[in-house]
Amino acid sequence: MRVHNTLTRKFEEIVSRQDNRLGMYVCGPTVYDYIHIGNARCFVIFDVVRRYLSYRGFEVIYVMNITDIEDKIIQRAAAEGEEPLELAERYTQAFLEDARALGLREPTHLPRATEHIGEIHELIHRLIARGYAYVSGGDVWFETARFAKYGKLSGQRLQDLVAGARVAPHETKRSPADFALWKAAKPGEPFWHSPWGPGRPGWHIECSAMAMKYLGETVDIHGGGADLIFPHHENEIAQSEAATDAEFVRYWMHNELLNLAGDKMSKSAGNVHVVRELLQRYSGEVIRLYLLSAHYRSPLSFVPEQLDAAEASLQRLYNAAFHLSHLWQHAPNEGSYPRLESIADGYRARFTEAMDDDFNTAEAVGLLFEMAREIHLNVGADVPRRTLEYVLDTFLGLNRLLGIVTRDVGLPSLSDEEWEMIRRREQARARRDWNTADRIREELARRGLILEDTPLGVRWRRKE
RNA sequence: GGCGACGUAGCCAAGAGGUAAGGCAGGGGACUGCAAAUCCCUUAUUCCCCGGUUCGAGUCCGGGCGUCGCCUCCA
Repeated sequence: MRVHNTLTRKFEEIVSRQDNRLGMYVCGPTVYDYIHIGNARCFVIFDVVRRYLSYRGFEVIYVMNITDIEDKIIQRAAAEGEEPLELAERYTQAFLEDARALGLREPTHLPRATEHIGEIHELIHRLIARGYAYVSGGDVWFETARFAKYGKLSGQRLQDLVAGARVAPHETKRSPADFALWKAAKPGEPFWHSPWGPGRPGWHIECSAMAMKYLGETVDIHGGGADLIFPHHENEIAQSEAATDAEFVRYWMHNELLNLAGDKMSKSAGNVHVVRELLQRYSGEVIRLYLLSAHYRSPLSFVPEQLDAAEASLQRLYNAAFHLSHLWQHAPNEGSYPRLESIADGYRARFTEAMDDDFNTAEAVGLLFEMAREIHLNVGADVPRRTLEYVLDTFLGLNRLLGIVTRDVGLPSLSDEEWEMIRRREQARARRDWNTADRIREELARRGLILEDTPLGVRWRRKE
């Protein structure tokens, strides 16, 4: 398996350091608002990375942090007249709900910044002791000039940064490029006691502290949105490596951003594409399929109508699974069709090849559609059960690596009334009373039950 | 000014030296009592433009044009 490493800007083979284990850390949400579709892109992508690595035999320890103390939270809380930590808790819960609806598998650890103040203090201590950080007023700053490799991830040079003068100067900083490890609390702000006075952690330090707590000094894979490369990830490297001398991250993965086409995203205008709202209209699987139909390192322009396209195409995948599942009920018990099984094997091999190549979900998705076509084309009523199961298991297995087609694909159960209506329609059809038959079909359709007449008899599915 | 990404059919999007995947939408047909589902055909002589390298270039190189991200705690 090869992956594009932002650090080296090259493709590299993923190898575990020991026992097939991989430690993976992804920057989670800052919980000051509901997550939007762009956030979801990152989370869905790394959820798939994690699933796929497991499928390929790695034992993945997956850590995602929740930033529950941060300037934006404080600002937002002030604006809403709410306690910052309460607001953070509220949006943390909302995030967890959205995550479930999106089918994100739970991380191995989901640490919150506010629960790791002790680890953060310890890390800051070490940085001060080693001469990489200085106390100034109630603030503690990381001295970027002391870390020779500063800029290795983003390609930014310290001189350019300072010369560019877009970094905020601060009265207690030695250099504008220095960044906060610990920020003194202003009146009314939430704070924790510390040796340097009451305050709160800087934004970057929590990730270093928590990543190292759960994954050790070296993290195998660290992911996040491309917008975090600088300064966030650059600073994580500086803090962590200055503290330990060990390589902090072996493979850096960054997803390109999702751009909102047309109107600019503006929270005050209320036209942000919040996942929570999209979920009212589309299932989590639809959103996943949409997000995964582009490669993670390509920018993606969000066109809301594309979710309709994704919904229609997801239905195609389900229909292929329904087809197999329906045939199974009428299929011969004996025998097997090796040729069909090897077609399924072929798709698994090609799917794996695509995913092995830097997680090319776009190509993988394309293969699922091709496989669906072949299923309809080649799998008929004569195919024995064993083969049907093999093909269905393969097809569903691949889909589920992407977290789609996870719902039951058997015939949905029916109410007594629905049974009765279908029975009456069959009788009507038997006597060629098409008017009655069509009327019943339309009535059931209105209730969301779609009838389909096949050579093997009627089958039904529920419309979403 | 510095770092970086992208520009492929009406829309979305793979492909990265060997002759344009896939999905949606549109058109035509097959199957069906009619549908639905499904299948087949059809929609890019061509991949933003101009040069160059090559037997051969969306694919490599150079130069434009355009869009976007980061460089002020946004995934």
